[in-house]
Amino acid sequence: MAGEATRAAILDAAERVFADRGFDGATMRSIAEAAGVNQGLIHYHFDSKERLYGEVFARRAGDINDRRIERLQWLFAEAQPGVPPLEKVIEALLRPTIELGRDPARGGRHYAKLLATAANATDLRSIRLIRRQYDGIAAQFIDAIRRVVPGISRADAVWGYLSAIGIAIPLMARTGRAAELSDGACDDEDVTSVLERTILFTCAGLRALGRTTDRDFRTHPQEAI
Amino acid sequence: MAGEATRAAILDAAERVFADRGFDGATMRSIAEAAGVNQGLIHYHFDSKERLYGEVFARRAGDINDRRIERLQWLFAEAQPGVPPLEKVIEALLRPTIELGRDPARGGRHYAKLLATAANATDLRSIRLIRRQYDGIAAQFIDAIRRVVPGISRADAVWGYLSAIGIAIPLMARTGRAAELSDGACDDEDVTSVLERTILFTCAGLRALGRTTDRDFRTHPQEAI
DNA sequence: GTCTATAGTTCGATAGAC
DNA sequence: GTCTATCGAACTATAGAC
Repeated sequence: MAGEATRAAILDAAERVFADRGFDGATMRSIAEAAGVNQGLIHYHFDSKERLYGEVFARRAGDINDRRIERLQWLFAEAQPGVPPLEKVIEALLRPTIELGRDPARGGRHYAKLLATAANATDLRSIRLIRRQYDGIAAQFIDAIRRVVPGISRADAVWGYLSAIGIAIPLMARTGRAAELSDGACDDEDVTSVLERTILFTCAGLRALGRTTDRDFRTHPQEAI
Repeated sequence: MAGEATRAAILDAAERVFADRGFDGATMRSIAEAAGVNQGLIHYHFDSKERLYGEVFARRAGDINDRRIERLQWLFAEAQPGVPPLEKVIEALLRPTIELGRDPARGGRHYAKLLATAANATDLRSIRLIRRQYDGIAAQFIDAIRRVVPGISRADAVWGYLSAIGIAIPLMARTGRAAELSDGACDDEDVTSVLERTILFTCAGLRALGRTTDRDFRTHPQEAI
C-alpha cells in the first residue's frame, strides 16, 4: 500500500511549504514539486488546499496535546493529596512544543514555524483552526494554574496562560532574533536554556498576578502602574 | 491637490485588507474596491503590491517608535541622577502599541492586527520588514532594561525584552481569545486593565531573571526546573 | 494510485484615453 | 490624477488515460 507513504510525503511537503510561505503564499504546484508527486495526486488524497492545510495541523496537534495532558495528569496524580509546583505545570505546557521545534530528526521544526505563524494570524481561517486544535488544552491548563497558584483569580489565570503562550510562540519559530539582538550571547537552539528562562519568567509573572487582586488594580490605577 | 488624500485612502484600505487577509491573501482588486478607486491608480501611486505593503508599515511604525523613544528618554532624564522604575520603562514600551490597537477613532486598530500577524510570521518578507522597522527600538529598550534591573545579564535582558513583546503582540491583535477562554471575565478592550496586568507580569519576570544568574542554570539544571 | 492535460478563474501589472 | 480595458501569467481544481 504505497498510498499511505505518499500521503505522508505530501503532508511533510505541505507542512514545509505552508510554514515558509503561509496558506495563501503556498501553491499546490510547489507542494507537489516538494513532495515529488504531481498536482492532481494531492487533490486525490486531500480534496482541496483547505483540507490539506487542516490535516497538516491535525496530524501534529493531537500528538503534542496528548503529551501535554499526559504530563499534566501525571503531575497531579503524583502530588496527591497536594498539588505539583507551578514550575512543573508550566513545563508540561511548554516543553512539548519547544522540543518539537528543535528536534533535528523530525519534520516538527516546520510545524513549529507554521503554528507560530497561525497562532497570531488574524484571518478567520487561522483563528478557527487554532481554536479547534488548542482551546480544549487551554481550558485544562488554566484550571491547573488556578489550582496551583494560591489566590489567583480566574481572569488572571487566563491572562497568565495567554502570556505564557505568547512568550513561547516566537520561541517555537526559532527566528534567531534573540541571537541577533544579543550578538550571539543568546542561543535560540539550546532547549534546556530556553525552557529554563521561560519557565522562570512565566512563573514569576503568574505568582505576581496571584499576589495582586483585581480590586487593587481598579482602586489605585495610578499607583499600580 | 487631491493626490495626497487619495494616497491616504489607499493606504487606509490596504492596511485594513492586509490585516484581514495577509499579504498573499489580499488582492489589489479588493484594496482598490475598499479605497473606492480603481486598480490602476494604486499602481500609479505605489508601483507594486510589495511597495504598498512596505509603505503601510512605514507610515505607522515611525510614529509609534517615536512616541516610545520620547517616553523612554523623558523617563531617564527626569530620574537623574538615578534611574526610573522598571514599570515605567515597560509601560513606555507597551502603551503606544496597546493603545493604538484600541483607539476607536483611528485606523490604528487595523495596523495593530497587521503588525501582530507579521511579527510572528516566518516568511522572509515579513521578517525583513519587522527587522527594519523594529530592531533599532529593540536595542534601545534592551539597554534600558539592563540599566534598570540590577544584576541582569545582557542575554537575560534580551530574553526578557522578547518575552515582553511576545506577550504584547497577541494583545495588539485583540482576538477576543481572553474573553472567550474566561467566559467574559477578561475584557480584551480595557486598555488600563490589560496594560496593568501585562506590566505587572512582565516586571516580575524580568526581576526573576535578574535574581538568577546564568551559572545557576547551567550548574543545577535539574533543580532549576 | 498515479499520471498528463487543461478547463475556468483570478491575479498583478500596464497601455492609453481623458 | 484618474479612469477603462486588457494582457500574460499563475492559480485551484477536474477530467480522463493508464
